[in-house]
Amino acid sequence: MVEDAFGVLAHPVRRELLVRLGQGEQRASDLARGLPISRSATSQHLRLMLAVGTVAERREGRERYYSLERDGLAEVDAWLERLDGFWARSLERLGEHLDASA
Amino acid sequence: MVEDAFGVLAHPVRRELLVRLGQGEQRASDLARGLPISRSATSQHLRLMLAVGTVAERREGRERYYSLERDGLAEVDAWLERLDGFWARSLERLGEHLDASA
DNA sequence: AGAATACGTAAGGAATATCTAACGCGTCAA
DNA sequence: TTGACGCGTTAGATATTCCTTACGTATTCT
Repeated sequence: MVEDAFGVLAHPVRRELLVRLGQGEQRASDLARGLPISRSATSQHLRLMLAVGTVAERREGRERYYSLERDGLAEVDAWLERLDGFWARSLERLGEHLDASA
Repeated sequence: MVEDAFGVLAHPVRRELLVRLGQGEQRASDLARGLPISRSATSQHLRLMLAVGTVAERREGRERYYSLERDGLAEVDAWLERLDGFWARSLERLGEHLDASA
């Protein structure tokens, strides 16, 4: 079971959905249009994304509007920054090493 | 088949491996130590990461040293930035809209 | 009311991913 | 050269993911 933001990003269709939502709120059926999978499959992806918290849902009559959930990818951002930090520090150590041997 | 950096990040063991490598080059067996899976499984993760390009390998005798591949996660960084851009722009439009209706 | 619309959900199957156990192959040390 | 070490690969089992088809449930529209 995909249970975090990393898992959400692992599927190309889900990334495409996020990109489309980056342009603003969209209806479920509009989101499904043009994708290489059925409307049902799209719905399942959206359900997953909702559970993980990368999108939000708003119901209006028989329609459902989806939008990006702010901070939905915070987990990913934070992780990448942490890795960058580690790496930057290791490059720094490398630099000191080179300086020392110069 | 996991074939891109997003897929690499989708597995907690692979993220752990990247974090450890953030502290510098490591031998295969050192990387495997402490993980909840066998050495064999770790080796398979490393092979995958090597194929995708998130880690690099250096052989020395019977040992293999792994390290982070610079730009290995560039694909992910770029994608996140693009999404941020879209989102920033949509917030901007929202701001204009609010201004207009004020 | 009856039909059409907008969606979600369930069931079932095919494709992937992931793990362990067993084995192979160099390399190093005695 | 014999054996231990470091590590990858294969085979095969199990788990997970992802998709489609069929169906259910509210809403609108006529």
